[in-house]
Amino acid sequence: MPLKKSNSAAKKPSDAPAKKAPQPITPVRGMRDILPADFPYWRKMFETAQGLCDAYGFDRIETPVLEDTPLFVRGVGKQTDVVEKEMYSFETPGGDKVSLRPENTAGVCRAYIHHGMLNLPQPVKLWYWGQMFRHDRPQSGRYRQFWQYGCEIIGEEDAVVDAQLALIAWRYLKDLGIESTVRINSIGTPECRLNYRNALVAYFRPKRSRLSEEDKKRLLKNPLRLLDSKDPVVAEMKVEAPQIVDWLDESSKNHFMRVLEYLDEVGVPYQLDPFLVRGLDYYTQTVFELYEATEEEGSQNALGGGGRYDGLMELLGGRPTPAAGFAIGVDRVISRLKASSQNIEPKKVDVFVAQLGEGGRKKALAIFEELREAGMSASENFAKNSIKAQMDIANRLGVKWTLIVGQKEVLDGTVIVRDMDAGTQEIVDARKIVQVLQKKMIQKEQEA
RNA sequence: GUGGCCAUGGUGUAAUGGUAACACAGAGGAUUGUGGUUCCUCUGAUACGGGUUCAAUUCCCGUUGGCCACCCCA
Repeated sequence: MPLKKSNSAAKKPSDAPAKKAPQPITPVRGMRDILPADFPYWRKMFETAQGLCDAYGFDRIETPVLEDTPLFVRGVGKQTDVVEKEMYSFETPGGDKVSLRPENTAGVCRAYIHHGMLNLPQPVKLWYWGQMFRHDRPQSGRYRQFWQYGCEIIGEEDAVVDAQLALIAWRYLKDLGIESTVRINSIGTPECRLNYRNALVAYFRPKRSRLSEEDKKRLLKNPLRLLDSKDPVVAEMKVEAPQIVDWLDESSKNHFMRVLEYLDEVGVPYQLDPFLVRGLDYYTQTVFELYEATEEEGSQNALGGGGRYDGLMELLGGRPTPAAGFAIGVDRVISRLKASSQNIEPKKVDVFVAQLGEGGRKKALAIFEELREAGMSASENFAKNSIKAQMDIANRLGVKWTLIVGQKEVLDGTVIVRDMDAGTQEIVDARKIVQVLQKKMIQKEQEA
């Protein structure tokens, strides 16, 4: 709060030395406040996630925001952009190297190993909701602190799990009113990928003179990423480029086919994307991303993504355990929700308790408690003295009834109940106020 | 990390090399017990630092932050 300068003096002391205002503190880059006006959206997002996860049999897990840096270096991959240049890493005063989590899958797997969840009936189905941190340049739909909702199924290798996860992610968006398409691909086993990588390099190398500097670097470091390039030259080359599907071994191919069959069965719209490769190293076999269905080609903002990560547990020092999962970008979905025409209204309160005079204030305080205990939510502004100001607030809140308790009512043991729409009011026995209001609410509901 | 655009009360806008304006929001009020209209009063701003100048909110540089795109991802 800024310091208020004193208003007591009517005349301004013009000779007072002009004080320099201290530099205002701004949020750290890429961080933002989530304000009350946004919370109806957040609430809906969370409650929908919770309902869905309950229905599909997932249990909630929450892992620390801060983890040992090697967890991500080993899990997500040393040479990924996320780890290489986007992590908030630092050394604690105690000398530990830690990082703010850039994603949650590695943390969940760490917890699975640490708590011996392999002793539980498999698969273990977990869901999470929390902040992630990436030191990326902020942009539309991108923050350095952002929220992800995600589900993981650990300890099952069957393709049905992959399909079900894509289904849940798609279902989630649908329940929120967003039609989406699943872009899906398979990157097979690490061996398939290595072979494919070689084939890709062999294909692009003769053409490398036509590539941009950026893409030349990719060819050397991470050839699969070339497929993401938006350079029209590359787009043209891509048409003839080898596709990973052709390099999958029999069992990977079979796995992928089954995933697609299951998706067909439940009617999830998907699009095969032979060039979809995801930026986190732990993925194997199925990978997918979700995009709004209306979005044109080339849209960068995936609303969510996921896939299978059969090798991750082992990388983190656990027993080899197949697993798959997805994450939804909560901030992005909310921004789509806001951009769409659907309005999510904040929950409204039906009753305002207005008071007048010290006696009225005390009684109003008591009545408010009575309403609350009866499970009715009410608003008030007990600190205000003028009834006019309180009516004004009641009006703006859009309440249906205002209770008025003044000196006279205290003496009579009554309360005025004012119907704000009709502008009528009646005097009610203060002891029956809860019943009267409940009755009125039922009436109002039946009318509507 | 790279590039483009930008920065005026809480919000949205205006203006000017020489006193920063308006609307909304906020506080108070219009014969001290009643809202949605009206009217009055008040609060409150040139992001920060430096430079040019008699004079900078205005021009220049830097910092910080924002928006957008690239990279990458959710």
